[in-house]
Amino acid sequence: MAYTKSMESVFEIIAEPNRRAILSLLVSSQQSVGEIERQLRMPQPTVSKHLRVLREAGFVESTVDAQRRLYRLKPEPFQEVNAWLDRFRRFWSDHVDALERHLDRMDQSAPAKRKTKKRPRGPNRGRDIGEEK
Amino acid sequence: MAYTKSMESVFEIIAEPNRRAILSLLVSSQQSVGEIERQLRMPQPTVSKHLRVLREAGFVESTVDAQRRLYRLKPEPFQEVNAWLDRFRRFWSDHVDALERHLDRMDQSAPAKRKTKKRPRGPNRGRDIGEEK
DNA sequence: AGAGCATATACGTGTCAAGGTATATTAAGG
DNA sequence: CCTTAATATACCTTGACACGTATATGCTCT
Repeated sequence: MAYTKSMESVFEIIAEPNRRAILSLLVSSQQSVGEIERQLRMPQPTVSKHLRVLREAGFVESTVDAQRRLYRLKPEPFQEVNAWLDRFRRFWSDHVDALERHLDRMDQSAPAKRKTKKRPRGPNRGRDIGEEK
Repeated sequence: MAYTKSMESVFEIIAEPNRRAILSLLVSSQQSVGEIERQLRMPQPTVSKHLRVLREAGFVESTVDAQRRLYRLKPEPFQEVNAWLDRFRRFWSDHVDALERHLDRMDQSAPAKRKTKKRPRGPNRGRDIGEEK
């Protein structure tokens, strides 16, 4: 029981270069397996297997057209990636100034002469560890 | 001239749940290896090895503080992910509300007959957006 | 110099996913 | 029906990589 734990994260899905290539292809319009196969010059079983993974992860969906399957993108997983990315967004969209980052770096390389002696229980001021949501 | 190391794609880097957990930790502030180790309850060599991967991929950088290394985020790889995501953005800019349903549905979607994996268990439901481990 | 802590690395192991090849399914047409 | 086209799946092999354990390196203080 409890067989399928197999909810792979969206990140594992897009980690595969061939899958990203397929997704990029589908941006322009929906494509059949054979069209993907030809454009990416990749063996048909490979295409089918990747499409299966993408479909099960919700990245694509397919409709039947005679003997063909037409695959097209679905938006949700991309939103999920975007949601994850949002938490890091302040690192470049807020202060895009590489200058400030640079200054921050010098700030602690210069006056850092701290000993290991006494360390007030965590140098992370103002941190709250969003733990165990 | 082995200038560029085995430049793995940023996607392979963030495919690893523990690495995403580390990145999430570093959002709040820079952390030492030991602090990461304790907060994530993960063995020290594991933390160090993941940090090495993250550093070589440009996700983090470190400064020396006595015997400790303080790690902090770097923005570039996140921008790279964001740039990739941009190409798909038009697909979900419309369906902003579909994300919630998607995430809620991910619990029971049992799409594959893969073998047993030991991913997130218990209370955290399917999504790992918030935390892991 | 030595002890002790903090971090990095080396090594062996198991797991899992991706690729290749072959075959199965399904639909269309003669 | 039988054949052919289009796609899916099964089986096997291989390689990468994440983990655990053990050890090495490095820093600080006494």
